[in-house]
Amino acid sequence: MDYQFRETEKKWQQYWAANKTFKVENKSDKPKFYVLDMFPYPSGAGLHVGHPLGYIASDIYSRYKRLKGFNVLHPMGYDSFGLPAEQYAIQTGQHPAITTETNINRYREQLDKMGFSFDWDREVRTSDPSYYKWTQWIFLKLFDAWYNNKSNRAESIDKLISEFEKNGNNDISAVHDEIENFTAAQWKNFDETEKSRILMAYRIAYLGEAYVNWCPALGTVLANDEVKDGLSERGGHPVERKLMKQWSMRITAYAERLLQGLENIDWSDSLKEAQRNWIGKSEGTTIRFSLQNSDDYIEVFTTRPDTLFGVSFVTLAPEHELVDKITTSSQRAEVQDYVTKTKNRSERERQAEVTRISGVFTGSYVIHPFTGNKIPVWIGDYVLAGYGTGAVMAVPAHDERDFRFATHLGLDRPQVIEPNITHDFGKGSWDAKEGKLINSGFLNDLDVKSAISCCITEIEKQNLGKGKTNYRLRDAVFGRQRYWGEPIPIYYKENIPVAIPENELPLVLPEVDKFLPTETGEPPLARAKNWKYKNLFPLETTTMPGWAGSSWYFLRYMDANNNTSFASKDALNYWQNVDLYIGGSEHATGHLLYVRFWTKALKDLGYINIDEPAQKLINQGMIQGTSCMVHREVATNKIISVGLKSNYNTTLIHIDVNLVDNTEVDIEGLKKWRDDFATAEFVTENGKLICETAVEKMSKRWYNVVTPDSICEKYGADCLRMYEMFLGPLEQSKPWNTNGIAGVSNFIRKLWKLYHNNGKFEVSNENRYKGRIKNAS
RNA sequence: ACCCGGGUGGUGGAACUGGUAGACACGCAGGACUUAAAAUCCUGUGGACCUUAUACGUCCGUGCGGGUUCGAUUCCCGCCCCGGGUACCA
Repeated sequence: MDYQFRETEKKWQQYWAANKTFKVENKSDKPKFYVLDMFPYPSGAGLHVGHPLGYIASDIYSRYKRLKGFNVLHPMGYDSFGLPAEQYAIQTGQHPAITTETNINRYREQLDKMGFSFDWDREVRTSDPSYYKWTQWIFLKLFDAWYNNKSNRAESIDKLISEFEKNGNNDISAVHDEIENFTAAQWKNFDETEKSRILMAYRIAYLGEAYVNWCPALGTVLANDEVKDGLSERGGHPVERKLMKQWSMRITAYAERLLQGLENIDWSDSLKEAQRNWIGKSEGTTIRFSLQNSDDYIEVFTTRPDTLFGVSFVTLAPEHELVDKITTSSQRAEVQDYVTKTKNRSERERQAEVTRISGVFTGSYVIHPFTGNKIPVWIGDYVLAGYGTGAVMAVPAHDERDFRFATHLGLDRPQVIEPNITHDFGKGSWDAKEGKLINSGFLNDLDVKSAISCCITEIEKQNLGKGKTNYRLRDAVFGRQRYWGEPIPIYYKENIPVAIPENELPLVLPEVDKFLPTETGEPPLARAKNWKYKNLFPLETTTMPGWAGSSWYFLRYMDANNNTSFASKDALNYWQNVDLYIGGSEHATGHLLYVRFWTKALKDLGYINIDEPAQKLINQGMIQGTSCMVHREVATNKIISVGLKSNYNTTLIHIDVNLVDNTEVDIEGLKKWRDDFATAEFVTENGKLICETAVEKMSKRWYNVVTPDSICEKYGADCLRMYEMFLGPLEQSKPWNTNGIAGVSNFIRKLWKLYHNNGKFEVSNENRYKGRIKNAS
C-alpha cells in the first residue's frame, strides 16, 4: 500500500482548523517570535506556484520556532484595495467589493490546501472599514503632525501653533515647504485661510502641489507606465505634465533617519543599497545665477561647485516656472513648441532616451557670479522638474549629460580640471573627482576636494547660495484619482481642508453609479450622492494609494480585532516588531520605505516604541514560468515536432504548459484545447510531438501558469512544499519546471514506507540490518 | 538610460577567503528482482578525442572578449543576454 496523501492531509488540515491549533495569544511565558509574509493582492487570476514560495519558507520557519518553544505570531491577510479590481469594475460594472470578496475566497481555498499554519483569527483586509478606519486614523495623526528639526522627530501640530502664537516662525527649524517669515503678532492677525495655508506647509500629511501625468480625455492621472510618447497607452489620448493639488506625505523629513536606520537591520546588502540609492543623499550647494536685465535669478543645486568656472550654459526643465517669464519674443514660438512637446513626455522616457537629445535656447542670459560673463539659458528635457531646483548649471567638460547636450547643440565646453592622466576632451567629459583646477580664478591649482569646500565657503560668504544636503527622495504623493481605495478623511470648509473628528471614523467608501471620473474630470467619489460632511461641506474626493494599508498592517495583526485602538499597548509591547519578514524584492523601494517611514512617524508620536518594522528581511526570488511552444508551418496548419523543424519554415505558437509532459505534447489534449489545433495536421517523430520551451514570466498570456491546486491535487501539499524548497536557494529567481517533482514525490513515499508495514505504522528498536550486514553496529 | 539581482551538464543546483569544476538530487540509460508492471536495489551519466571495448591518457569546458596570477566559476577592465525597480501596478 502506498502513502495516501489526500486522506492524511485532509485529516490534519481539518483537525488544525477545528482545534485552532495555530491560534496564538498575546500573552505567554514563552519568548515571542513574529514571522510575517508580505500579504498578497487578491487578483482574479488566483495564486500560481510562484506566490507561495515565500509563504512555504516562512511557514516552515514558524513551525520550527514553535517546536523550539517560541510563541509564534504567523498571520495572513489581504492587501485588498487596488487598481485591477477597479479596472474590472469599469469594464463590467461589477462592484470591486464583490470581485475582491470572490478573489479572497479563492485565495483562501488555495492557501488552505497548502496546509499553512496561519492564525486565521487575525486575518486583515485593507478594504474592510474596520481596518481602514485605522488607516484613516493614522492619516489624521500625520495630518496633525510636523517635523521638528531641533528634536529630530515628528511632533503634534498643537505645539507648533502655540510656538507661532508666542514667537512666530523665526525660531522654528522644521522640514517644510517654502514659507515667508512672520511674527507672533502677524500670526494672530492671519485669517483662517492664511493660518491653514501656513500650517499646511509644515504638516507631515499635507495638501501640496505635485507634477502628474494628467490625461484630460480620460479625466484621470496616469502612471508613467501608462504614458507612451506623450499619449495615454489606453486610447492614445494626449497627456500633459500638470502641477496639481495632491495630498502628499512628507517622507523627505525622514530621509536621513531612513538612511541611518539601515545600519541596524538585518536586510540584504543589495536591498539596503537599493534604498540608499533611492534616498539618494548628495552633498553640495545651491548657487543663484542672476538674470541679465532682471531682478529674477535662477537657483541651481550642484554637487560639483568646484567646476563653477566651467559653466557654459544653464539648463531649465521645461516645466520650470521661469521658462515663460524669461523667454524672449524672438524665441517664444520655438520655446513654446518645444515645451509642449517635451514636458508631456513621461520622466521615464526623458531619462531613458539619452540618444534623443533636444533643447532650445530661451534668448535670455544669466550672469556668472564670479566671472561676470554672460551665460545663455537653455531648456532641456534631460533636466527633471522634481529633482533639486529643476535647473542645472551645465559643465560640459566635466559632466557626461551636459557634454552630450553641448556637443549636440554646438555649445562651448571649457575645461577647468586637468586630469592626472591623459584624457581626450573632444570625445567625452572628465567626470571623476580627481585632478587639479585650472582656468578657475581663485580655485586655480587646488585639487577637486579642496576646491569644492573652498568654493562653498566663498559662495556662502558672498551670499550667493548655501551648502546643502540634497536627497533624491521626493515627498510621496498620497492621493489617487480612483474609487477603490481608502477615502481621505478630510472635508472642505470654505476651501479650507479640515480633518474629520477621529471618533467619526471610518469615513466609509460611498456607492457610486459608475467607477469613472465625472464629466468635469473629478475623481469617481464626486459621483457619490451627497458626498458632504454633515450634508454641508464637500468631502475630499481622492482616495489613498495602494501603499497606505500596507504601511502599518504588521501592527494590526498584533491585535486584529481591537475596536478601540489600532492595537492595544499590551499587544504592541509584547510583539514589538517583525522578527522575520519574507517577500519579493519588487517592494524594495516602495512598500519597504513607506512602512519604515510610518513606523518611525508612529514612534515619534508615541503610539509604538519600535524604530524599524522588521529586524530581518529575506527577499524570496521570483519563480518564472516555463513556456511551451510548438512549431507551425507558415501559412498551413501543420504542427511540426522540434526535431523536424529544419525541413519547414515555421513560427512558434505558445501552448498550454499543462498539456506537456517534459517536452512531449499531449496531442489529443491539444486538439481539445483550441479549435485551430483540432483540425491541424501533426508531423511527429516516432509518434511523439516534441515542443520547445522558454523561460518567461508566469502569466496567462503565455499559457504557462501552473497553480498550486493542480500540484496539490496530483502530488499533495507536502510534495509541493518540499519541491519548492528543493528548487534552489530561496533568494534566487528560478523557472518552475514540474519535471523534477516526481523525485520529491518518490522521496515522500519512500520515507512513509520506511515507517509503515502494509499500511500500518511500525517502528521498533530492533536492528533492521541484524544478520544482513556483517559487523553492523 | 539609471539602480538592484542573475547567467555553471539534459534539469535544479554545489564549489566556504583564489587551490581537483559539476557535490547532492532530478532525469535518462543499462542491469537485478518480477509472468509482467509499479516499487525497490545496483551501475553509468559535462563534451570531444584515443581505444575492438575497458583501463590509462589527451584536449575543451562555468554568457562573450581581454587582463592579473604558479593557479580564476571566484579578483580587475570592457561587452552581451535575462529578471526586477525607476515614484498612480501591487
